[in-house]
Amino acid sequence: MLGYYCINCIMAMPHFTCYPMILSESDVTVALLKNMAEKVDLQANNNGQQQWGQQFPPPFTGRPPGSQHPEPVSHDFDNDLARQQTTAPFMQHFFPRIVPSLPFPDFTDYQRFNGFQRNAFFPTPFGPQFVNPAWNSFQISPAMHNPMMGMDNFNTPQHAEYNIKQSLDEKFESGSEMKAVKDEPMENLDSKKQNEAKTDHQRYSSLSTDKQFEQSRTALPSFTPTFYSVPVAPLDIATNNTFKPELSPPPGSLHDCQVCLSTHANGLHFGARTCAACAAFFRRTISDDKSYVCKRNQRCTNASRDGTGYRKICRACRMKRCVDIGMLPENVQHKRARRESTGSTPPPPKIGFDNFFPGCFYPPFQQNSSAVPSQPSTAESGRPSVTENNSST
DNA sequence: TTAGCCTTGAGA
DNA sequence: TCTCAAGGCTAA
Repeated sequence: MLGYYCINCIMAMPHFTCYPMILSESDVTVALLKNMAEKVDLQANNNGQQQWGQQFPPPFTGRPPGSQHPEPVSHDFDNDLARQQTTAPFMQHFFPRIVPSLPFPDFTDYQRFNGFQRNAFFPTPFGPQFVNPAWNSFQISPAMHNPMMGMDNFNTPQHAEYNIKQSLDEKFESGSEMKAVKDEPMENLDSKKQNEAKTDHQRYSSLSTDKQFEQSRTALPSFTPTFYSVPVAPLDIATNNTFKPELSPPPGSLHDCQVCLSTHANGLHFGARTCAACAAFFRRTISDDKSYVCKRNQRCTNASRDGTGYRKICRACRMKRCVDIGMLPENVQHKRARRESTGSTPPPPKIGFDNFFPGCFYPPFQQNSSAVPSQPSTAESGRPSVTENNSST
């Protein structure tokens, strides 16, 4: 099994996008990943042969040292630092779960070492979302990277062209990251452009499957890529926040809750525009002094990416997102007396955020002594001055 | 046990 | 009256 290595990328395993996945059972996949991780770990511990960087070993490419990748270098990644910075977390999304102690390398070095520029990971319409870290809007040609295309109509793309640049409205109102956007109709193009616009399937469907595969391997540079939208991980490297304001849904959209992105916000809650459910979640988390641990290393990116649950945000990341978008723990009030009671029970002290996540990804409160009432005044009024304390809203 | 919805209550 | 926060309730 491990004799299969992708000829187009570094994957030391067969996978959907570049090679047919021969065995698709999840345990087999896990075993492959573990095997790959062991090899990477082995090289990480072999300092004498570490060939680049101090942080990460050379990836296990499956090719002998010094061998050239069959594909020529065709893209200059060196001038696209910003793109690397915005996309590198994708790899962290995947790798830390395998080699948690190793940060992912600079992708330029990564590619330079390997001497190739092709994608490393691709998303598939049906598999794990492996993403090329170097491309914001990566390209994939099904015929190129999925030789199963054309076989028994398996994965034959009926949706030929995807438009990467979905607007936020489309993204958040479609509810699907893979929503297809039709390109200009073919009949509106001249013959040359028509040919260029042909999908891989249209070009090679008349060939035998072997020919298709061979063609797809040898004619890579001239392919018109098929675009898939990137499930962009909203992660800000500088702050390690998993939320970017520009990725929040526009106000008034159907899914403008800035936390879950899947529900209509019904107002400002604790300083941010959220739905009632997320507000209740935030309030319960603070008031009950709960803490959560993300099993994905705080890389849950979105609450409603797909229907598989893979990207469904966990409680830890949901809470982190609440804080990231500006929900204020200090706006969570003390527990009130139960409605049946007379209210004679004095309220417990207000819970501060430092008790919740001490020192974690949240700056110390800029408490305005004149705006934040002391506990006696809070107890007196039964409710602290939220509006004063939250002057930005 | 938790999430989400509903009701209640306080303040502007 | 409106907004927003807390508590109650209930289905999952």
